[in-house]
Amino acid sequence: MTGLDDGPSVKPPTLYDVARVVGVSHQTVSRVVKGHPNVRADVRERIEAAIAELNYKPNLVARSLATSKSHRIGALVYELLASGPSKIMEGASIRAREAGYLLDIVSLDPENDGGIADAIDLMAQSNLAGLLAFTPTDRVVQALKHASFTIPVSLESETSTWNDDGELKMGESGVEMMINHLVGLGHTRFFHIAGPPGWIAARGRSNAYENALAVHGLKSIGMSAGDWSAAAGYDAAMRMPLEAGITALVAANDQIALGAISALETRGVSVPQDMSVVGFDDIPESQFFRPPLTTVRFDFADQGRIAVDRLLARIDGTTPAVTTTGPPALVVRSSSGPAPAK
Amino acid sequence: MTGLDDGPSVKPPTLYDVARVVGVSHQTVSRVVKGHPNVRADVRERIEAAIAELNYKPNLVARSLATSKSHRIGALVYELLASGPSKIMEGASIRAREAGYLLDIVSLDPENDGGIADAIDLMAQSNLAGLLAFTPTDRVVQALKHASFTIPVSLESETSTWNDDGELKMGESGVEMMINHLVGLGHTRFFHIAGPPGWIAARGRSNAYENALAVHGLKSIGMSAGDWSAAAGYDAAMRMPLEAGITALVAANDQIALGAISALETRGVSVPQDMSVVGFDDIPESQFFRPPLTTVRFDFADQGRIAVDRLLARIDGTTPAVTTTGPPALVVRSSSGPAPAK
DNA sequence: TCGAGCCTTGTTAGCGATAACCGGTACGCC
DNA sequence: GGCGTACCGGTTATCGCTAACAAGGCTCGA
Repeated sequence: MTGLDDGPSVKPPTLYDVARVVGVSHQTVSRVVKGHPNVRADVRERIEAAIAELNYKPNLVARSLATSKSHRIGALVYELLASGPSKIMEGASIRAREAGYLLDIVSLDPENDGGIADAIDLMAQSNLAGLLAFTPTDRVVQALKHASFTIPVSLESETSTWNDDGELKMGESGVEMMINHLVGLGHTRFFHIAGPPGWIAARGRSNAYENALAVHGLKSIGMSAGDWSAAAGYDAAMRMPLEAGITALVAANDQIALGAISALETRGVSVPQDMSVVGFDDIPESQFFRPPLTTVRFDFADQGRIAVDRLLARIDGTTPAVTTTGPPALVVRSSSGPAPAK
Repeated sequence: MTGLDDGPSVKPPTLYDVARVVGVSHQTVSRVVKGHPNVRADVRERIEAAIAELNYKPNLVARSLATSKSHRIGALVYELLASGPSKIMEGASIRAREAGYLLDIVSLDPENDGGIADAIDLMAQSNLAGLLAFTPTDRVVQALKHASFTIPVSLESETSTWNDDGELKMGESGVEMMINHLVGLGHTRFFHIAGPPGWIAARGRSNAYENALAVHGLKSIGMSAGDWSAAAGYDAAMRMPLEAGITALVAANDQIALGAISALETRGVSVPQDMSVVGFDDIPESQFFRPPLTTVRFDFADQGRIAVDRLLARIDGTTPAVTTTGPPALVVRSSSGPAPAK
């Protein structure tokens, strides 16, 4: 299983060990560790030397018990893979660590509903500093509501952040950009393949889609929903009514778009000549699809970072440094083109 | 940021609270909680009633301090996204939770080398029960070697598991299946686009590739390496010498294959007529590539689960229940075909 | 009937840190 | 020279739980 030796099992040094070596009380050592000002310089130096010498590291568990605070943030994750951007987790994890926190991730088992409550219980017992729920679905939100929590909880959606003040959701502006792009190409008949209805992010995108169309005085020809997968996109595009004269297909993410393009090919519809197909997220593969996919790029890693920042700020009762990510960017590739002449 | 109320901040009940209510000592309550046999039935019942009544949950931090054990497993993750199967994490996380453990994930920042050591330090301070390193690279292995650890460490590679006894690596047998498939189609001139050389999994696949060819008395025409991305695959395929008469392109994963197909298209090479292109992993999108990709499927979720099982077994000093995942499966789609006539 | 031995339960002492309190020392000031 | 006030650093209690030991009550066999 591993080629690494575990080495001899020596107990790591404690505050008391350091204190004994230096000849001071453990409390003084604690002060040095915590950076408390009122310690004479020479004492501090001797203690610091001893700490380095012994390679002393504070035991976070003990600290946590004493302070009733912890250095961990729970991250509830639901079918992370299916929704694409695990980049968001990466960003969150890195930022958390920079702040001295560890991210406890708990993947919810899609097949096991009871698991949600169990997972939340488990987290509750570890007095976490806070809880982050990524890619929330209604079920997760429900479960969280029923849990008796005394810690800050932060819901972060894949493409939008819930603000206390209901600030513009990032996902929405991305959808608008996309619709504007397509309308600019002369498209008027749109179809939408949505993400799972239970997902807040999916509903956000669907609503934004309809709103953006309405701005141009247009109405969606139709809409269908599946999960976030290419397979779902394929199925939806196979069942899509071709006779309706649809010229623009807006998929809720890039995977769905990929599946849809594949389905259209088998149905003899060529992209983008007969129909434009667009996605969202700009996963790294989209550029190499055939045809390369027009999509909207979001800075997911940054979102993860910010989510952590905000939570940390709530924990400390301060205000976060930066609270919005960069704007989404429309990435035009060749899966979208002018609307075909009637 | 959230619509959830944090609620009034009441301190959760402790062992002593339960004991006081029932009129027994805290130790007796502890026995009941731990399922210790020697407690009179009626006392046990009264305590259980009180526990339910007060909604008592043991404080895992305190337990951890008292026992110097924890219910957490650290998971070191390096550029998870880039290597594809985050499914492996999902499996691991779920299995861990089933066993009452939480997975602490620590994403290593690719841009920040020092981060590795920091991350390991942080984990060491939390007396974790064990450490899992997924998708290990040489740098991670190095860092782990230098760290003074007293806990079980388990290295798990993306497609192969390191066994103490050097058992057959799963990734290798998958590569063999693929080469056999291609040789069966009449291919004799192979090119390989490998993953990053620093990745153990990448080297494993490359070596397996050469070995499998050798079995048939064949030799690779050439090999190039990038990262795991479609972009790397594109670049490599653009630089690949077409005059060498290559008919089969073996990419280290599906993303690389996707990029390679795209590059071949721009170079006027059609897949699979002029050249067969294959990948590994069978990511959900591969089926919808154009052409659909021939690849090898691994059960990643299962690998994650098993990784946790093995680690848990080491922690307890027992032997794990199941130690091997199901065999990889060759998935033949239309990106591979008969070798073109000379 | 009595002691050996097992149950059952309580007592005490940590785990490794933090925090509140408190007694010295040194310094400045009148 | 005496006293107030910083500063410094030690003592002690505590976080919630577990483990080791102790002690009383019970059963049982001789």
